[in-house]
Order: sequence, then structure tokens, then C-alpha cells
Amino acid sequence: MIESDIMNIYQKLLDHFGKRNWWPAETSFEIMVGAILTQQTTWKNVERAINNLKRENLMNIDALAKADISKLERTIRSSGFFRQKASRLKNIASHLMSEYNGDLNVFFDRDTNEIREELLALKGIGQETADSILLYAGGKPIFVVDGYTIRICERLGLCAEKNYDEVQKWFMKRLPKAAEVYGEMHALIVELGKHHCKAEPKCNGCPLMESCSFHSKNNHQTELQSTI
DNA sequence: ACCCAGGTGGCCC
DNA sequence: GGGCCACATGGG
Repeated sequence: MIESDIMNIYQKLLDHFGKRNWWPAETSFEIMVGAILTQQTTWKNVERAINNLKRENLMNIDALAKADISKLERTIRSSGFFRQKASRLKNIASHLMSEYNGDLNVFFDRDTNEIREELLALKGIGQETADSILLYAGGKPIFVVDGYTIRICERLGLCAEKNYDEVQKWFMKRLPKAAEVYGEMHALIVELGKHHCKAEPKCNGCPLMESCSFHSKNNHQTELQSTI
């Protein structure tokens, strides 16, 4: 781990992958829905579910709050854990309807931490999902930590702590405090993770190969260099 | 036939 | 606070 300067890493990832421009969606509510659907699920499967919801005219707060649960389950089936996710989505939509009359501008126009606590109190919204919603749907400057982030921290020797809060603080202390940067960084980390930082590392072409501990520590036997 | 994905909640200690 | 398990589809 030679290059541990975070902005250096950020720039390398940006050069390699290009701007990600996350989160892809037509509305902020679609981002909230996607954040639930993508839990422990590939985006490909989520896209199918999102398209189904749009086709069934369920991609809006009011309709989702009223949706028939069986129909909702069938509609999002491809995203996995569909029974849990259906009831949680419906519950979240109902909450937004009853408390904010379905107006997300009102919902987001408050202190970030207050919104975060409220999100965390809803079933199906944990820390990562709450922060994804705050950042990408609400435009709040808060850094999203996911499984890849923790793993990358280990392999690059960045943040020593492994719990969510500490890793989040680590990044927020070092990155410019801007939603734009936080969003791009998280998206780049996910991109890096998908290609090079799975449990079983795939080294070829990793833009951060030089910095990765797998490289220096021969956790790899092959002659191939490792990666992150 | 495995293993895993842009996690979460419930339970246990 | 951490460790383990169920939750479920679809792709490699």
C-alpha cells in the first residue's frame, strides 16, 4: 500500500472508469425504490423490477402505497427477497403518504441527521440504504459505505476500522465535503469492486494494483499480479 | 453444483 | 458491540 492518498485513488479510478454519474433514475422516488431493491442483488435484476413497476404504473408514492401486495411481489420478483422487499416498499410509500402527503421535497427539506434517523426507523432501511437515499435522492453530502468499501479499505490499508460508522467518518474526513464527490467516489468504488475486488480478487487490469496488499503479500500464488 | 450480488432484521451472547 | 441466519432471483 504505497499510494494511500485518497484523492490520488479517486483520480485513478476516475481516469480508469470515467464519471459514473450515479444514481441512474428518473425521479428521486425511483432512487429510493432502487436502493431497497438493490440490496444484496445485482443491478441487472433490479432494472427488470424497476421497468416492471413503471409498466404497471407503480413507480410513484401514491400508487405504491395502495398497491396490492401480491401484485407488487410479482412485479418485483426478479430482484430477489421479493416478499420482504414488497412489504417494505409499500410500508415506506405509506409512511411518505401519511406523513408528507407524498411530497419528497418536504421530506428532504430538513436536517440531514433527522431524516437519517427517520429512514433508519423504517423496516428495510439500514445504514447503507439510508445514506444512499440521502445522498442520491436528497442530494445531501453524506458518504455511502458498502461491502466493497470495507474490503477495499482492508486491501489498500486505508481505514483500519471495519464498522460502518468509522469507515464513513474516515472518508468524510478526507474527501471534499460535496455530494458530487461523495456520490462519484462511492460509484467508482462499486465499479472497482465489481471488476476487481470480489472475495476472490481479479487482478488483471485493476487500476489500483500497485497499492493492493494482495500484490505485495503473495496471497496469490500465480504469477499474475493481484489487485485489490 | 456451487458462489455471490450496490443489505437488513432478528436473535444470541 | 459482533457473529450467525433467513430472505430469493438470476448470472457466472
